[in-house]
Amino acid sequence: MNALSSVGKVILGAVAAAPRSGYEIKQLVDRSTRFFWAASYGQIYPELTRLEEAGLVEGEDDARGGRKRRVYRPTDEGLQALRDWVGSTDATHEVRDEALLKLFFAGALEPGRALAVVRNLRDARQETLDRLREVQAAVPAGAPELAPSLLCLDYGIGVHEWTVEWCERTAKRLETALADGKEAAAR
Amino acid sequence: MNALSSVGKVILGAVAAAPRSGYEIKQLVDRSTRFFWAASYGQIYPELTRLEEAGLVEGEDDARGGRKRRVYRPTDEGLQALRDWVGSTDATHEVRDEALLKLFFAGALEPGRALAVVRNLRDARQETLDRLREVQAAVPAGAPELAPSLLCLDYGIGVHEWTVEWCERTAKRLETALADGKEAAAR
DNA sequence: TCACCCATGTAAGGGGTTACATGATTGC
DNA sequence: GCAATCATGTAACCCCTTACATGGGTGA
Repeated sequence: MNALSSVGKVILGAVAAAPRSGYEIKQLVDRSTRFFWAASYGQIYPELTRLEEAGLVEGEDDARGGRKRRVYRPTDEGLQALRDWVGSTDATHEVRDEALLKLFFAGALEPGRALAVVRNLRDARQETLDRLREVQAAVPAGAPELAPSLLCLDYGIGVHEWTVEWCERTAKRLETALADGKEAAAR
Repeated sequence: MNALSSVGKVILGAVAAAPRSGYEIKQLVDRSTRFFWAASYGQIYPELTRLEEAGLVEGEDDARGGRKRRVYRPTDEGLQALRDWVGSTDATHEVRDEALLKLFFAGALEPGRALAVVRNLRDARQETLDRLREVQAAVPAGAPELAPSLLCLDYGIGVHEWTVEWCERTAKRLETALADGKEAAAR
């Protein structure tokens, strides 16, 4: 039994929630999971073929208004693989945050550099936060409050809010230190 | 002028702070930046060669107690490239968080699944938090409070604390809903 | 008619991890 | 003598993004 690939996980989860075409999986990813799990066409289409060969999903031609398309749904084996994966305790967590790396090395440069980096970070996270709030505003009123996908959104909004506030606190500390002539402290 | 590669950034930053060998750069990464910017030997050594060919760093043989090693320091051009990069406004931010992906799809499975995923997430983040606190405890007392690298540590600790608390709040909400027989709400 | 969206794919190339290979030195 | 650490590198392999290619449908 081969382990699910990175893309395989998001594909299986997506088609288990509802039968979907590759195109629709990509849309779901871009609207929802992209903030913590991205996927591109270059991964999705080949992986759908592999998953079908492995017997975890099955595709069906389902033209929509003359436009031909192929939707996939999980097999019983695929559903079991999905349950096994969700039930497993290990889960990767990788972050690549260039702004933090810049901040880390800002000490080797002039004072004041760190401040600019923190302000940039704030602006970037605020933009993402705005986009997440738009997603939240589009959630239908009747949706169950504790639906897991809404919990993910709640988490995303919360962590971005926290980050923006941290940037503002930190920027103020750096401003004060610079104004007090404690440039050395900000190196 | 070619843009710095992903590894190139952390290498230049590391050798600008102090002359270092590839081995020492890897140590720095593993102790400090790995939480937001990882790098492996398979990237570091080839990239050091490329950076030297590009004239951004220069290496010098510097055996340490009979053990031969080669330390690198930035050239003037390398320092300029580092400053340009730190001063640029764009910065990638990519996250791959498997626990969140599991949570996102937990709705398609039995109720109670989401709760287990949230508890796992809490435990994983708590472990990272513990490790970050160890790093913090090892910081010498006289270090300037606003040193940029310490700000990164402060950020890491804060964001992990926030996440652990979010998991605990969310787990409680899910527990209550399950106890009240509102299983449907937790799907 | 034209722009935009639906829909499926491939190719090239960069990014990154893991495992392997090698060998010297230090401390117990 | 042995284990751990210092030290440098390579090869295989997966992951992932970007760009390209193709073609049909829908609505203004």
